[in-house]
Amino acid sequence: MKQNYIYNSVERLGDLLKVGARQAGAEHGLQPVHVEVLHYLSICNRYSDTPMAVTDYLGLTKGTVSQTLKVLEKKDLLVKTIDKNDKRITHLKLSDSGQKLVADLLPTSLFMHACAQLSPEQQSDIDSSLKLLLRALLTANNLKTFGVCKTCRYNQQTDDGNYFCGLVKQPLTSDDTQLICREHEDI
Amino acid sequence: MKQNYIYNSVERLGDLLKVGARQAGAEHGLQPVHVEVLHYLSICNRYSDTPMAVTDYLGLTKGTVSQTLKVLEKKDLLVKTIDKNDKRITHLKLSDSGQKLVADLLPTSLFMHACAQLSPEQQSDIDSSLKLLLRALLTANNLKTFGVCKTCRYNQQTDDGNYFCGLVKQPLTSDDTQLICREHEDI
DNA sequence: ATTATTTGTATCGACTCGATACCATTTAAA
DNA sequence: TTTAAATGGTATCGAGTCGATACAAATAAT
Repeated sequence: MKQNYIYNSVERLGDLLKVGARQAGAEHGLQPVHVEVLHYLSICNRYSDTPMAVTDYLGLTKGTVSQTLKVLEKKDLLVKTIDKNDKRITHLKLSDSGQKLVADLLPTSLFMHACAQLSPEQQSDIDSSLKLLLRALLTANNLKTFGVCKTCRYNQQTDDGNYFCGLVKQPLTSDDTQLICREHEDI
Repeated sequence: MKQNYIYNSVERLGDLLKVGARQAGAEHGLQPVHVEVLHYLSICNRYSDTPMAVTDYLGLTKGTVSQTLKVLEKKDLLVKTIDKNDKRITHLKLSDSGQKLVADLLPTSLFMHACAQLSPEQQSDIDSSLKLLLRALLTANNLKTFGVCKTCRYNQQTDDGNYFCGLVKQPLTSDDTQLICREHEDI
């Protein structure tokens, strides 16, 4: 019956994080989901900054996400540009104010207060436990993993130490490989 | 910078749990928050089954919660009764169909699939990590803990092995002490 | 007795969200 | 090469969340 305890804890943690996101976004007229979209765009790579990727990440419908993005665009927090090769695709880049806002708001102070109470060892344990659960949840339900290149089966390292993605057939910088990707697949 | 990783994981876990709750509730016309309210009412004690307690638990406003409860009442999933001693207070009891629904829906299948992949030891580790983080989040921000009697400073055990709450001055059964309470305070 | 606090509801406007329909572009098939 | 299917995205509608404000009723404090 450990499942029930785990479920309860995750549910409650999610609520509390949402409370923090609500507080953080409130003074800028942002809903929790707005904060989360901005957050996602700040940690995803250039192949994953599209409305469909956001849709997959949040587990909502594309229509819903489209509306949310319209709000963020109107607030000048992100800029839309059309892909050069595929004109159906829109890229979403955080504007300067959008980037500043994310850096300002996240992680929320409510959450940082909590971490301040935890030792580095405790944080490490929590981190790995969360990742373990998350991975189980994703693989068991065939959901996209949204991991970083380092843990992706498409990631290759060239002779001179640079990175290369075998899926999009493009070289990647070290910074690139720290970002999450919608095409990510576990090794 | 472990905080960022932890934040990301919790955020994502929260999203996925919500996806599960959305799927589970959809066929009954329920929003994720509906599912969560029903869940709460299925695990709280008789001093904590009020709109204000739900409000504190979810971190929303009482007006919002009032509307949500109205929907659940209209669907005959819960029954409202007025407290005998304090006529301002409403008690929310799950109806038979409400109880059956919670038992049916939770934990969501999306979540159960994940747990099926984890060993008992892994589940134990995850459980304690989650509780550790949750406790830090609650105490660091002076939020209500909503724990069970066993971990409450008001809980007393009488000579004959029965339980007694020092706050409400009432005897409790063993079953009672397994439920969460809005007046709970860590020892 | 009077005031303040607590519990809950009602109403408003902004927004989320899913469902459906629709358009433009790209890709696959014939 | 023409046609059909799939993909990415937007527009619109209705139900519902959500916070803010205002309000009523019961209780507690003074």
